[in-house]
Amino acid sequence: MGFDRELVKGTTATVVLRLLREREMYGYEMVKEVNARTGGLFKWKEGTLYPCLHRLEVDGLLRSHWREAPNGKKRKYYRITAKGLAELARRTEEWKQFAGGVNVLLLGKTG
Amino acid sequence: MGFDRELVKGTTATVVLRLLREREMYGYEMVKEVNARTGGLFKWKEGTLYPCLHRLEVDGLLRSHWREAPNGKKRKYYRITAKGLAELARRTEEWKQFAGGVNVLLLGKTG
DNA sequence: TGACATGCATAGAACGGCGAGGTATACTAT
DNA sequence: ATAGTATACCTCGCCGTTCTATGCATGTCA
Repeated sequence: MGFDRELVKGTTATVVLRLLREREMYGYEMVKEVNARTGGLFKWKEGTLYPCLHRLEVDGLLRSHWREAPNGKKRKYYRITAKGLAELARRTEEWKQFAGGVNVLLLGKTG
Repeated sequence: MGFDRELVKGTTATVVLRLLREREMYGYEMVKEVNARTGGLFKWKEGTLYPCLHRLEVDGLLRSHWREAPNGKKRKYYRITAKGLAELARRTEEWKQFAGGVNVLLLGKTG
């Protein structure tokens, strides 16, 4: 990740949910997408993402289906569920509060 | 912690260093201080803090000394070292970048 | 006397990221 | 032909961190 591993924990699943709110995507695509959107700041690994996707699907926050790509590759597309959307909202709010708290403590920012 | 356990990881040590940049403190005091500064948002536990303090001391980022309090209790005060200050700067910068990245991904904020 | 706050500490469980490894296909350059 | 790179999926086991639970000792207050 480039960042301290521990810093990353807890945000990965939330980011996945957020990506899938925009459109359905497949795993490999998400890795590239996140790395691109952050200008290489985030460097997601497949060893992190795939288990994460499986957990989210087991929990009913995502649903997946296979589709063949023009290049002949099989892709597993993920779509967010209603439950996933609710969870995303909850986690996003939690992140805001948490980041706000850390900013107060580290940077002295009020709010 | 109140928050998702995983979200907290990686920030505890940094916050400790930041607190000790202001003045020397003892463990129990830090717990109360953090909980107070965040208005109860953060709920540090002793089982989290003490091992953290020990690690930081082993790593040479903190130094400790015992002192007796007016109430008769023995307190272990911690002071940040020069190495600790450097590490604090590094970690603070890392937090800013990381939080910025997450904000871009989750909230679409540019920067 | 019993509860609660102060103040230190540790052991074990739980959990997520990641390095390393594996499978398979397709395209490109030598 | 063949080696390399990109695409695309996956799993295993290590590691570090937090939390729960527990323990000790003291002082205060109802």
